[in-house]
Amino acid sequence: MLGQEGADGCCPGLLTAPLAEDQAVELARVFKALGDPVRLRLLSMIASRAGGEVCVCDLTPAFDLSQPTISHHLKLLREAGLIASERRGTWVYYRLLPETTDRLAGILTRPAGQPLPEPVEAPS
Amino acid sequence: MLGQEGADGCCPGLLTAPLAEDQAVELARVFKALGDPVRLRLLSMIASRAGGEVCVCDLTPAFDLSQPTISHHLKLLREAGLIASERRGTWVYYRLLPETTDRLAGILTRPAGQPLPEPVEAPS
DNA sequence: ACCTTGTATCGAAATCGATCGATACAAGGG
DNA sequence: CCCTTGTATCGATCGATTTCGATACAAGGT
Repeated sequence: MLGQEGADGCCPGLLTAPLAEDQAVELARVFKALGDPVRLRLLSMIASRAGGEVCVCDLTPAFDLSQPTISHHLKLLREAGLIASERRGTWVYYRLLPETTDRLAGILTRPAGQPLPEPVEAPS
Repeated sequence: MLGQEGADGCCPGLLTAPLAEDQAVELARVFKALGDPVRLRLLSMIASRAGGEVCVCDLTPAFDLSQPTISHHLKLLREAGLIASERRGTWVYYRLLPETTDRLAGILTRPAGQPLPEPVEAPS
């Protein structure tokens, strides 16, 4: 799980405190999954679907890519915890895992009062 | 600029509507910049700094990487619109560009009432 | 002018990632 | 049972990314 936080409601960081290496590695995995246009489109197609689920058979023909390639991208999104899949009969359905996108949104949200920049003279 | 939106306040998408290819390419560039542990740590060190600015000379020694490598990562973050740099005398200072992280946070935030999943039988 | 220190750019080496065709696996229908 | 259709995995290829040492550029001090 993504960087777990205490009980104080919101966001351990990125914008508030230096990230520890382990947390950075973990977080980077998720962002990396979002760092590809095909996966972003897949995710948005899945997330915006009315019923909350999409059949792979509806996703594949929307791209100019081979079926194995789409399958591979879906796997990366799944491994990043962004989506989940379920097989029903012949077909496999994917759905959004909102906890993960929620968490990312929180991580990227800065706290209310950010102190204003006031230049320093000389460092170290 | 990241996917521009009308005047209705919030978030064209990712989670609400299928992303167009151009928007996806643009967005992916930013997420890709976040998809590396070193860059995430750099960004968090810059963003969480009290004065709003950090000297490169304070960032470099925090990593087990060569100075050119850190410089390269900073360049990628800058090209993604996440940070900006300014030279003052011998030193170069980096600061967060909050508009970009704000926008990402918005893009990852889903609208209040997400319709509940209701399974379908057979697709196409 | 020169030297020193901080930062960026330039190749080059090694690793990673996207993509494909071939193939395996899953499930339902004759 | 075999055949068909949907999906996943495998292995290979090729371009992108990370990293380095070497070097160039910037600015201040002597």
